[in-house]
Amino acid sequence: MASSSGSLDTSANSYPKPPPITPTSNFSFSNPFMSSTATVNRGLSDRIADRNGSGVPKFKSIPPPSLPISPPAFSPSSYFAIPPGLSLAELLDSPVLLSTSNILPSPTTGTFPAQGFNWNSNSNNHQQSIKQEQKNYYDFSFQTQTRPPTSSTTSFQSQIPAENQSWAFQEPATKSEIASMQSFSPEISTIQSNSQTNPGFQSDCNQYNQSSSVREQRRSEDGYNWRKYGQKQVKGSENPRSYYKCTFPNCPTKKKVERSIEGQITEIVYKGSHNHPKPQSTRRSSSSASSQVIQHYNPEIPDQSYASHGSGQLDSVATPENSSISIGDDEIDRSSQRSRSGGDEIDEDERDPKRWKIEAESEGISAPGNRTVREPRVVVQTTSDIDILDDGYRWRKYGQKVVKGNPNPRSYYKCTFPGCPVRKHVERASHDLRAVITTYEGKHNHDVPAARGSGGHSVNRPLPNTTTNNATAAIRPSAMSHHYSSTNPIRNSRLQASEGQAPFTLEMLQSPGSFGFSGFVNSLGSYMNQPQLGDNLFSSRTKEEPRDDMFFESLQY
DNA sequence: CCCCTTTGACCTGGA
DNA sequence: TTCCAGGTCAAAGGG
Repeated sequence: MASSSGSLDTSANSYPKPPPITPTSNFSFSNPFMSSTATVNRGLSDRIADRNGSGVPKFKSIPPPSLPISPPAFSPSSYFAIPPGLSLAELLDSPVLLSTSNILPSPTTGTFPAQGFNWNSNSNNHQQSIKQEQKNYYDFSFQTQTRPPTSSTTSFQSQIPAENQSWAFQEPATKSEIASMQSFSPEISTIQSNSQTNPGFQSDCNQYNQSSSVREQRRSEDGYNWRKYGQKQVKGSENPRSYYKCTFPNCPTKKKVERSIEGQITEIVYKGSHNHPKPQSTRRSSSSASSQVIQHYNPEIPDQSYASHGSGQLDSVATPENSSISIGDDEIDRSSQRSRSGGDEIDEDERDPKRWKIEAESEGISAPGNRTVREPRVVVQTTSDIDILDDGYRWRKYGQKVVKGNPNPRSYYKCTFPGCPVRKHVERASHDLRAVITTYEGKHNHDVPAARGSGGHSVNRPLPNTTTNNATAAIRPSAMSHHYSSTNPIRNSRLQASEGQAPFTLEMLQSPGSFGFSGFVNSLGSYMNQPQLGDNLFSSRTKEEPRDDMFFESLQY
């Protein structure tokens, strides 16, 4: 840890290991992101508030690429809140992440659906891939719902992070299914790592069995094995950033994970693509760090940057094809960070990790989509405005806009719960469509709504809390950082609690700059690129806690 | 004994 | 050219 930031005194100890899931925390589990845990320390929230300066939530505060997970890229709250029924898949599907129309590769894995996805493929292909992926997601999601969480932690199961669920989903009999699921994963994977707590999920999936339990443990939610090679306090962020390398021989993939003091993953950024299939252990290990549910999305990087979001739970299989490519985790991180830092557009810029982005580009990592597919696609939104997004909360879309620096539209959502001030916006990274940046603002002042139809899977959802960390969310791959901005300090505490659960933020997208944010956003449906409205418009409002409706109107939505 | 995490120092690159 | 921040290395320690 660089002493530099010394701010986190405790950081090292605390965050590295996700807090064990405690029964009490179930809730929290469910909402990895923020919610639950009461135990959470308020400190974060306060800190966050401090950062933000006054605690004013800023959507962008966390640059997506933020993934911002930092506080979570996804709003912790939302993710945590994920209703039991929601699966990661759903999350992914969530308007934010996936619009029905658009399927993006999972941010984390960057992989597309089962069929090998050729990142390089042209846009058309890309779209197809996306579609497939979407299917996968759907399937995935469905499964999740139907299947009971297998996680070892029975008590938690319901709450089990999406990842777990995801995994559970993966149980699908056919490999193809699995693959598809995995493909998702990058993001998910990241997420999973967080949620990893459940060992059991992957068991079926292993292509490569790593016999040693040890290794399994190493496995992160994304299903890959990672070795931590560094940790550092990043300027402007309270959250320490951990650096991981894929342990597979010669695999260049790296990821950066930011965790809140509490241990929640706020942002995950992937860099590079795996040049090997995802090892599948019999069980998913909870990896060391992540055991919790967090799910941020991180998009990783350039390539992939995805930010995982909350529950993601899908792992991706990382086949090379799918493999996650990594995505620009950095972005995610950055995004998150950025988001934290600040705000608005800046976040985006900030997030991008300089290097990662650069590297990614230079490396030519094929980000799924990212570079190749840059043009924002118009997506016909099929989903209803009010829908349960990944996080399990219900959201009403109240606006959409194209923000500076990213051709992809950013959808704006507001929690439909009466009196709940939480808002979030989702967008795909410009560079990497796979990466989605989700920024949460405010904490949920209510529990996660019962899942629709689902039986109860609880996906890991970020806690609904309000905390918003703008930053994090990123999981931006570039993650995606989520940006959470929370307005309520008090609630923030929850976020913290769910360390394990990192919020997934869709933010995956991380660096705004580098990756585009937009990604999943498209899915939402918005989908039409609207002419950019003044950026200012948005930002200013966010800072002020804009009135959604008004904002929305202004957007011409 | 092995593996992983921690952590301070060093390196790299952008401003 | 210098400063600063991020990223990486690698020794030390723990499980």
